[in-house]
Formats: sequence, C-alpha cells, structure tokens
Amino acid sequence: MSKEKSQKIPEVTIRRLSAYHRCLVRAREEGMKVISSSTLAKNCGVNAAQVRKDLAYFGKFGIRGMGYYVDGLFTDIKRILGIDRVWNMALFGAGNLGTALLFYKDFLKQNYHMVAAFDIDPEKLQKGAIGGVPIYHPDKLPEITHREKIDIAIIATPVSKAQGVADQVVQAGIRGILNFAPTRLSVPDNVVVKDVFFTNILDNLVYLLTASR
Amino acid sequence: MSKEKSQKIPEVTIRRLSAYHRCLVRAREEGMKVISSSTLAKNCGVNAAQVRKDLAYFGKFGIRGMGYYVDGLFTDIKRILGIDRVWNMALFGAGNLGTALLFYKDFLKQNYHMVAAFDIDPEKLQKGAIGGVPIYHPDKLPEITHREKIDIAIIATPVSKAQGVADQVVQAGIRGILNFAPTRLSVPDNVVVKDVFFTNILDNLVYLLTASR
DNA sequence: TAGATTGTTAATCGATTAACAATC
DNA sequence: TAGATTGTTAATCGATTAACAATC
Repeated sequence: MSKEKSQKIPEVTIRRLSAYHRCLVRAREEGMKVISSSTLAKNCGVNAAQVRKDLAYFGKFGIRGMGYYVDGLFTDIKRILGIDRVWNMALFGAGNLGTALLFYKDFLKQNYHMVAAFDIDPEKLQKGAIGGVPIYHPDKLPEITHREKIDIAIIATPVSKAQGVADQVVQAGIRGILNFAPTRLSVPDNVVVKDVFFTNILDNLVYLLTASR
Repeated sequence: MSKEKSQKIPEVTIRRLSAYHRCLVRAREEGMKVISSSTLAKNCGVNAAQVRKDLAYFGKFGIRGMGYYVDGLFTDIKRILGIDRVWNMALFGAGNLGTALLFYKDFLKQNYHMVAAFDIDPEKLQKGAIGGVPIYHPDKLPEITHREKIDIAIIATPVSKAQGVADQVVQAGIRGILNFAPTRLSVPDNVVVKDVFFTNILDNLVYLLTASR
C-alpha cells in the first residue's frame, strides 16, 4: 500500500531512506525476513520513531505487532528513491579521480551504469576506453548523450574546466550532476547538482577533532 | 575579537563555515579587501542573516557599516575550524580510489598532507611508493603512526576489510577517520568518523530527478 | 486474549530568517 | 551627519521524539 502524499519531504529523510536501503541489503544477505523499526533504527544509528515517520511520508509499509517484511520494504524504498531502474552516467575528466570512478565497482551493484567518459587528452582518446568505458572527445557529447541515454554527468575535471563542462552538459539535456570539482556550479533551476568536496568533509572532521569530543 | 562561547554549535554551521572559507579563498584571489555578509551569502547560496548568525557563535568579526576584512575573516575561520595547521593523513587500501586519493592535489593546497599508505598487496609494497607517498604493510601501522604523527585515517578498502582496518587504526591511537567503504564503522565514542558514500549521494540525486523539480 | 509494534499525534527541540537598534 | 551593515533578538519555520491508541 503506498500513496505518495504531496507534501514537502525533508532532504534528510531522503538521505536516511538511502541508509535504510543499505541496511536492508545487509538484512537480506543475512536471510532476515522481517525487521522492526527499532532494529532498523539501531543498525542505522537513528531513532525508531524517526524511521516510522520517514516511511509515513510515503505510505504504510509495516504490520502492527510484527514489523516490516524485509523484501517488501527493500522494494518499496527502491521505488520511492527512484533506484528501481538503471541510471546511465557519463564521466567528465578522466584524471586520477575520474579513472578511479571508471573502475568503481559499487556503482554497478546499485544499477548505476557508467556508459561513457569524456576527456580532451589525445593519449587517453587514443586508448579508446578505460576500465571498459569508452572515451570520447567532448565534441561528441550531444550525440553520445542521445545514443547512450545519459541521465547523470559526473564532473571530475579541474576547477578551471568545471563550469564550462557543466554548461555543455546542461546544453546536451542532462539534468543531474554529481560534482567532484571543488567549486559551486551555476545551472538552471531544473538541473540538480550534488557536490562531493573532499576537503570540506575533512574540514568538518578536523573541527570535531579540534573541538575534541 | 573572538570569544569561543561554550554553546552547542550546529553541525550545519560548521559545514557552512567551510563553504565560507572556500569563498574567501576565491575573494582573496580576486583581490577583494572587504566583503559584506550579503555578498558572502550570495556566493555561497545561503541567507545573509545566517552568515552573521554562524559567525556570531564564535565572536564578532565584522565592522558595522562596512563588512568583514577578507584576510581577517579568512584567518579567523581557519582558526575556528582548526585548519590553521598541517594535518597528517594515512591512506588504507591503495586500490583505484585509494591511488586517486594519493595523487589528489587539493589536499596539499589545504594543508592536508598524505604521509603514508597501507596495503597488503605484495606488488604495491614492492613499488615502495605511489604518487610520492610511501607504502607500508599494516604491520607497521603502530610504528608509522607514531613516527609520522598521523592524525587522520582514510579508509578506501573493500567493505569486507573496513571494520578490521578501523579497529587497527583506533588501536594505533588515530582519532579521525574519513571512510569511503560503504559500511557503517563501529568505533569508540572519542573517535570521529565521516562517511563518503558515493551511491548514497547518487540515490539522493536520483530522488530529486525522479520527483522532478 | 496477551504481547508486540506500527502509524500518528502532540510536545519538544533546534535551526532559519526577518527585523531593527547599535554603530562604523 | 547620512548611509550602510553588523550583531542580536524575537518570530517563524521545520525536524525530532515521546507517547499512545490502533491493531496485528
């Protein structure tokens, strides 16, 4: 049973849903058939009422007195998040980080497919592919985007190139960007950007170490 | 002027402080001498009152009618975050992602020094170093931790090895962990862990694309 | 039925922001 | 002095959690 209520869903709820999903993968591997909100909460380090509240935004998934069917909840959360299908991704910038991402195995496990890489380095273009992913010159972006049905761009270029690439990506009709270049990208309202800034995360870690608790 | 009030500082405030810091780096490069809370806010995509509130947790840094000295605020934020010194890091797991991190240039720019890498692969140990960073067998962890004064462990091993490595790291006296292995680590209360889970971030992106706004 | 756990309400807690006196 | 912008208060908004009736 699921009625997606039209209501503002907090961003943190979505992040936690993703964490619950990860826990459920584990629970399935361990052969659990049913899980309670309190067990799920403990495994994810959150409050049990919060688990139930988060799920309540999207419907009723449990059985009173019993808990949640692991398989059922797993499927429902996938559907809620939109990860019950394949998402095609293209990498921009096949440097060290980019290359590592081309080889990254966890993407595939979760239905995230890396279908193309773009770089301007003639040597890399010469190779044709890295980690089994074909490399193209950015000139080919519009063509490849269409042919490979690219949904998401991963930007791993130097900062100096990132905004330009973002502009081209948006121009080609891609609406999702995962940005590793440590700079804020400006994009139209209908495009979604998620930043992964390693040094900001380290700053956060260091603050907690310095404030020492 | 700065009196660190003993008050609970929200985690989001620290994250924003890190973003302000990034903006100030840029402002300095552009030769700006003074910046107002509204300009800083606009550059970081937040509310101007929020910038002032965030700073107010730590003291008074501005001049009424004028704004903030770019250099002064830059220095103050570095001090608040604890990034006004060098932090030594060690990498665990020199696979694709790990190797990319060994070559990652932005760490150095921000006083994050990668001083050692640990791996069990004989071939890698044979090489002695990757990206200028010496590689050791984990057996040497206690010795190297002490000698190189390692503050932070970066875990980039497979999930199956991550908890074991975390245990060794904690045992060696390291109190900060940046974890790339997609699994929750259990550590003592006095140890700080920050997770970087690529697929969770993609899940989040995908939800927003699916919910389409 | 007795025991357990959900779904949901209401209370609490915390973060954001508008507004403005203070002051450069 | 007039104009500008801070630092801070108070109002608003939103998220977390305790509590419990509903119900398996």
